[in-house]
Amino acid sequence: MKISKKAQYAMRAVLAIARARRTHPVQIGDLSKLEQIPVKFLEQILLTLKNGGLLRSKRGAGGGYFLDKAAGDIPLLTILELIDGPFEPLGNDAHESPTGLGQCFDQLRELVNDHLIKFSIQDLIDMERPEDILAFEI
Amino acid sequence: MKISKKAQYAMRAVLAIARARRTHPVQIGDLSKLEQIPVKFLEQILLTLKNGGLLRSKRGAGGGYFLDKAAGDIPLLTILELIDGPFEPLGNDAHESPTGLGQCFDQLRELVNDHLIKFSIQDLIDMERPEDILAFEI
DNA sequence: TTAATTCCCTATCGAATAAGTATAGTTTAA
DNA sequence: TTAAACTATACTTATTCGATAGGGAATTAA
Repeated sequence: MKISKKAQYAMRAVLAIARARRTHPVQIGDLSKLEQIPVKFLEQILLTLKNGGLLRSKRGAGGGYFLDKAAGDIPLLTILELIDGPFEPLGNDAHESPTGLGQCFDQLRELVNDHLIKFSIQDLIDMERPEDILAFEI
Repeated sequence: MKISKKAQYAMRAVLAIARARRTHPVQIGDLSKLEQIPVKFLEQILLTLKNGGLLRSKRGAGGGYFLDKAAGDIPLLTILELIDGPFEPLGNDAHESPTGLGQCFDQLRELVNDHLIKFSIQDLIDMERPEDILAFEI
């Protein structure tokens, strides 16, 4: 059981955009090179995040993507749910059945969601050590 | 992100075997009907659980499967790991990198494993209400 | 006003994985 | 010695994942 590559790309992309200075939008091409994500794949991802209300974009020369809200107001959970959908361990099957398994996995779902909502993009950036990060030079 | 059908079948199968009286082994055919699991698929699952040390079997007429240890000594986690492998949210990629994401998902992994190791098969059975369960009539 | 740049959107494809079937055994009890 | 039951592995099919393709629309700069 793992998180899709697409969602991992999405998290890394939002982190990179958040790290960039807010003065210039970040372009897909640059982001693709920086984070080693196939450019057309990244387009889909950013589009989804944009339509989900996390990012905004500017078209034409000098355009790009930037955050639509403060990095502190974007929990990891939001990104994951936009890309991969909600975390449903038993896949909506065992929801009406109040069996032991159902209860156990309901608790698990809460646990996981609580954890992932606690970490905002800003939190993750604050945890980074400068020497581990390849930042933009704009 | 969800648990495979195979693993869900496995958990239900072990629960059903644990519920059955210990005097008779439970046969694949009966289990298949009771839990609505394709019989040949169930065979694979039970075999894996057996080779993993959770079940034992008796061949020939009147044979079947039974637990190899007390239901209280079988955590859910063991079943899940035997069938689906370990829970690795970032899939072994981000393990050496001490980035924010890595830390966050390391914590998540611990959280999930801790939760799933707390629930034994016996615990789940104790949580069941008798009227929700289709038990064996052997 | 035209050309270049950049995002927008949907369709499609190939590979991997998941789910389920098939077939040919071996062991055991009656 | 026959039928019941598990053992083992190979195979097939369906779905999902990861990625690519290609044309369109908006914006800026020349």
